[in-house]
Amino acid sequence: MSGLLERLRGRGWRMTSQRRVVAEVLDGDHVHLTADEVHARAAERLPEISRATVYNALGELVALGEVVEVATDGRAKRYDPNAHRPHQHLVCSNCGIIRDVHPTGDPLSVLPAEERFGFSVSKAEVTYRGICPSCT
Amino acid sequence: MSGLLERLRGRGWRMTSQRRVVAEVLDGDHVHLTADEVHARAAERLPEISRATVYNALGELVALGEVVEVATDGRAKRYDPNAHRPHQHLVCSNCGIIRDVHPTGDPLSVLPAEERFGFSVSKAEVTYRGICPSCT
DNA sequence: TCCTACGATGGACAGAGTCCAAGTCAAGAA
DNA sequence: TTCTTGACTTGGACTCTGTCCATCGTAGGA
Repeated sequence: MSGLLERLRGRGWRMTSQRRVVAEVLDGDHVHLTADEVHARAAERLPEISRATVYNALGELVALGEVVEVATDGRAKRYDPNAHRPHQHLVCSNCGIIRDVHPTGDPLSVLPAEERFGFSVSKAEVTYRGICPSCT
Repeated sequence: MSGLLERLRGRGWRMTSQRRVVAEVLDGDHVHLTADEVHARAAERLPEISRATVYNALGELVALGEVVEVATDGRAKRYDPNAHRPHQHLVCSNCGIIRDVHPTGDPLSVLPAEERFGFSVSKAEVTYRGICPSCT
């Protein structure tokens, strides 16, 4: 339980029943749901909730920095509520399961200045790929 | 000029006018086109070429390992013909331009065994994000 | 030159996400 | 507590990206 609801309320996020349900679905670590999965889970508690509302709420949570968008394949984006602790993702090439992982060191530090081409580089997203134990 | 056409012919890839044009569009480094952009450029030389044919050809080039799929945003995949030399990507968060970059060291080596959760990890894809000189 | 299996075509379809006009409601004001 | 209003929600249409399939065409070997 990470107190997402409390944080959002504290930041003045207007609370509606729809937004509350979306935030509750996402609350907790190690969750990587697609927008449609969030919508399905939200609809279990609030059957009339619309897809557009879920997309709106997710977009705002991302803008607030409370949730991170993860695009590990060319398909649907996934939403990761573990935004407070920096981490990367390990994805099974077979079944698609995602684990949060913590590499040592800062991935930004291995990109030399002459390889930055004048960009002001602010972050590095790493996706590790392999086969998970269940798929071996 | 990277000799993509010759390599493909040498590997027994059945050559048609459509496939030739797709390969020619992709030939050369530092190109990161979407399927639609490939289709548009191919259509300049071969107006009747269909989208399905472009998708088929791109899919086969990826399967042959001659082209790499790059998904830097949630939008269209991009196709990178620079598949021979390992590299990562630096993306402008504003305009979306992509540069190939070469970090030092192997990104796989910074993922400790206890962070692999029993996966057999085979590769790491790194996307650096920042603002390019033109957008500063 | 002829055959034929492989490739191309284009239109229908599907999945993910966005947009918009109209209706609803959270939360501050009185 | 009730009122007010701007922010939020709805659902359906729409866009974009990509896939599928039946039919037609052709590269390249015999």
